[in-house]
Order: sequence, then structure tokens, then C-alpha cells
Amino acid sequence: MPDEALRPRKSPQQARSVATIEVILQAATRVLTEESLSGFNTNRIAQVAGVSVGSVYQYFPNKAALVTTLIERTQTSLADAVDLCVARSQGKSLAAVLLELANIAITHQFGNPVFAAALDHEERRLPLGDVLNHAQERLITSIQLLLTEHRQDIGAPLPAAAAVDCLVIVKALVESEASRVVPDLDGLRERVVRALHGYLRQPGSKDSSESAPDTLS
Amino acid sequence: MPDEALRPRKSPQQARSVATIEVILQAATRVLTEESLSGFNTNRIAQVAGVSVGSVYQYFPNKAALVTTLIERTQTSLADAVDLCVARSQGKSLAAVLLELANIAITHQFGNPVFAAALDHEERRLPLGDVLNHAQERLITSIQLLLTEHRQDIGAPLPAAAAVDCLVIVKALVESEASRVVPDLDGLRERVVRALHGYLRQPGSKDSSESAPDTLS
DNA sequence: AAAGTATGCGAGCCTTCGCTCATATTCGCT
DNA sequence: AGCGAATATGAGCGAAGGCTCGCATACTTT
Repeated sequence: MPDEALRPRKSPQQARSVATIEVILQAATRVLTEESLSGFNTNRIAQVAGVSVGSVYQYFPNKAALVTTLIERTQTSLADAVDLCVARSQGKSLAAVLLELANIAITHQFGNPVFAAALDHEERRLPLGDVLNHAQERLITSIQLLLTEHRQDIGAPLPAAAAVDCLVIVKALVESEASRVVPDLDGLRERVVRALHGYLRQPGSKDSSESAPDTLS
Repeated sequence: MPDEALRPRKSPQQARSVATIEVILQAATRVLTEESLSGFNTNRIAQVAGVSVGSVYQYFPNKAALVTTLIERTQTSLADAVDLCVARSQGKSLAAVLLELANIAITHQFGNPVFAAALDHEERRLPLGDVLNHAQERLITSIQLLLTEHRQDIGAPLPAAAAVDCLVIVKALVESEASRVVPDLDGLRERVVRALHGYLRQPGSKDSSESAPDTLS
């Protein structure tokens, strides 16, 4: 259940208003893609969408809610891809799955780099309590599942913490490469796998004798 | 040589103006620490400093210049610490040095978490071309030196890329933990070392036969 | 058709905030 | 003391931009 301040002001009941909402969200995406955060204001979004500002505020209580919807959508599509990848990973080697995950992350970021970077920025700025956390939890759960399946190859003691760390590491490496002038995607892919594989395979430094498989927060 | 738009408007010539500049910077730090980015505007900074806005703009051409000075200072102190650590690392094991570096990063971030997080945010937002890059280059150079010294323990082929990746990974893990409600610094330290050590020790996937020691951008 | 509801409109209100400038004060120097 | 330079002041300008509200239009229902 989303934050009170982010809940839609009213729900669309006719087909045209559903279309309007879609147009607004696509316009927001376009603005973010073409002008990054500099021209990203509600008036501009409305202008690009070909609707009035009033219409924007008919369904989004504020700008943050609009951005949150955008974030939610991209995060969900990412989580879907990861879910699918992990679900199909039976029998594959850990290294192979990590490579696939790296590819998903890279595609996600480099498919629309400016948009992705801008959203990352907003993600940090906004206090999206539950919303982001939901997609984030899905990601963590998927990775945790993967780690548990391959626990014999893994030195990291706590799957929960390791899953979070893996996500953090991938995100950081990918974003770092995205900020480069001439990104080297092949090199990046290789380095992401190296980082993940290295982190996971590294033998436990403490009580690796004790196994704590299901440590969900 | 700093960006034109960031150069000080005039240099202080009397003792009192030097003090004023210091008071302003300390006030900015306090505002950032106590109110994060929400109250971080030039009027507030001046108020907290006990000077007028005019005085702020006497020595800083704009707000970005002020923030940049703040960033420069903290980055420099971090680079100093890393430099020193690497310089004293002769004879120590790679793992030992990585642990020290992890501690430096953790101390740097958790000494004043709100301030550090806020500065991180500004760092990404501002176009600080040369300024940040200088301290950043120092960090990269130091780490590169360390990696080259321990190249027999390291599988990563390119010291330059590996150094950047190490910095990115550490920063991401530390910031991630900093955003937690109850940070676990001991666990973090351990995981940072695991990530670095894992990334570095992992054998090269491609032509690890070819050694490219000095690959500076 | 008429009434009722949903959707769309956009000028402009209002707040925030970076920054200026005319004026006042203090300092260094002879 | 007196003069010029350096420093400090703070009311307020102006731009940016989130958001409202009264009204117009379109659709649905009876």
C-alpha cells in the first residue's frame, strides 16, 4: 500500500483518461530522456504530453507521485527479468547465471542511459518508502534464492546480506561505466561477473562452519 | 586550475575575511549535517554563519563553488589518508592493506553520515569537472600503485580499471550500509574486504598471460 | 433531451531561493 | 586624523516551478 502522499488523486474511469495517464507518463519519459533533469518540470511534461498541467494533477497528487510511478515501472520490469532468469537457472553453473544477470543489468541501464541515470538520481532523492522497496525486495528475494541453490559454491555466510551486496555492487559498477564517455560494455560485463563471482566464492572469514540458509529480514 | 565559474570572486586580504570564509564553510557543514539538503540554501548558511548573504557572495561566485570547496576538502582528506595507508603498506599482505582501506572508507562515511550522504548527492548533481577529478585521480593512482605492488596476487588484468572498480565497489557498499537504520560496521568491514579481495584475486578470464602494468589513462 | 458525472483546461498564485547592489562599517596606512 | 581600500550588510529582485481553481467540454445515464 503506497504512501498516503503518493496515492492517485482519483482513479480513471473512462478510456480516455487511462490514455491521458499513459500519455503523461510517456511524456515524462521523453522529457527525462531528451533533457535529463534540467527540463523536468510538470509544466514541460504537460506541454510535451499535449495536455494541460491540470490534467497531470488530476491523477497524480504531486510530482513525486508521477516520478514514483515511473520508477516503479522500470523497477518492476527489471525485477521481472531477474525473476525469470533465476527461475530458469536450474542446472546452470553459478558463473553462467551471474553472466546473464550482468547482461540484464547492463541492458537495463544502457537501453536508455540518460533516462536510467536520471531515474537513479530521483530514486535517491525521493523518500519512496514502500514502493521502491517492493521491487527491491523482489530482486533481493530472487538473488537470495539463486544463492541458496548454489550455496555449496559460495563462501559468503549470510545469503540475505550477500544478495543485497551483489545488487549494490552490480548497480554501482554499471552506473560507473554509464557515466563514462565511451562505455566498454564487454569489459564491464566481464568485470561485473568478476566482482560477483569473487565476492561470492571468497571463503568465509569467520564461522563458515555454521550454516544459516534462511536468514530473511 | 578550477573551472572559471567556480573561481573565488576575490581573495581575502585581511585576517577577518579569512575568518569569515571559514565561518561560512563551517556553517555550511553544520546546515548539511543538521538539516541535510532540505535547508541547505545560501540564506540559511549565511544566517547560521552569523554573516549576511552578501558576504557569502563576496568570496564564492555561486552556491556551486561553495559546495565544491566543501567537497574538495573532504575528498582531499580522504585521498590523504589513502595515500598514507598505501605508502606505509610495504611488506604487508594485500588482505591487511585492504582491511585498512575499508576502515578508512568506513570512518570517512560514518564519521558524519548525514553530511557525507548529502555531499555524495551534491557530488553527483554538480558538474565538478576538474576539482573532484583531482582528488579522484589521487585515489585511483594510490590504489593502482598498491595493485601493481601486489600484482602477483591479483588476477584482474588492468590495474587502471581495477583501481576504479575497487573504489566504486567500496563506495557503494559503504553508502548502502549508511542508508540502513542500524548499520553493522563490523559486518560491513568484513564484506568490503571480501568484495575487494574477491574481485582482485579472481583469475583473469581472458589473456592473463599478457601483463600490462602501467595502463594510466 | 436533460441531468449528472468525469475529464480537460490554463492563467496565474505562491513559495522558494540564488543572487545583486546601494549603502554602511572597519581596517591599514601615512 | 584622514583617506582609500577592503569588508560587511540585508532588503529585495527575478526566475523557476509546483500546484490550484473556476470554468469548459465530453461522456453516460435515465
